[in-house]
Amino acid sequence: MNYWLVKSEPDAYSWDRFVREGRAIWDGVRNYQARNNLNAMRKDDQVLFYHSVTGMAVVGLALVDREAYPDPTDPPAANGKPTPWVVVELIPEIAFARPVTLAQIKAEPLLGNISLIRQSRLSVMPVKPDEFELILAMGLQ
DNA sequence: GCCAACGTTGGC
DNA sequence: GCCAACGTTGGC
Repeated sequence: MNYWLVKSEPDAYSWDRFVREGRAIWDGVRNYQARNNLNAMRKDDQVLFYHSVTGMAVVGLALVDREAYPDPTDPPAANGKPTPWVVVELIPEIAFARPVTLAQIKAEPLLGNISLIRQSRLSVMPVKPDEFELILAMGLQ
């Protein structure tokens, strides 16, 4: 079991819409490190859903329902080379009773090394098991 | 609105 | 291969 965090600006794609639609095709990732993380996701891995920019909080928990496959929003160019970009499919699992804010995360010494802080621009990142358990406990309390 | 971080592009 | 210029992300 692996743990991850994905970011979305709520103005572009919100947790509420994710819940309403019941599934998300996580497309549009165009960063190689984030792409590598998508490729490493396995079915039923747990994924923290973070609202960036106007939310700045982890708002819920999702599950990987389908592992990586080629991103249909980036079709092969005329040269016939397949796209290097991939998507995964996520389904919502639990909405946090109390969204865990970036400020809370920064204030928690046990989360001092979390990628969310150390690599602030990465949009798909691994989360350590202890970091995951702590954020989940904070969100569900 | 500004800026730090950082990835990409293109000239050399 | 180096690096300046530039674009994007995302927090403040």
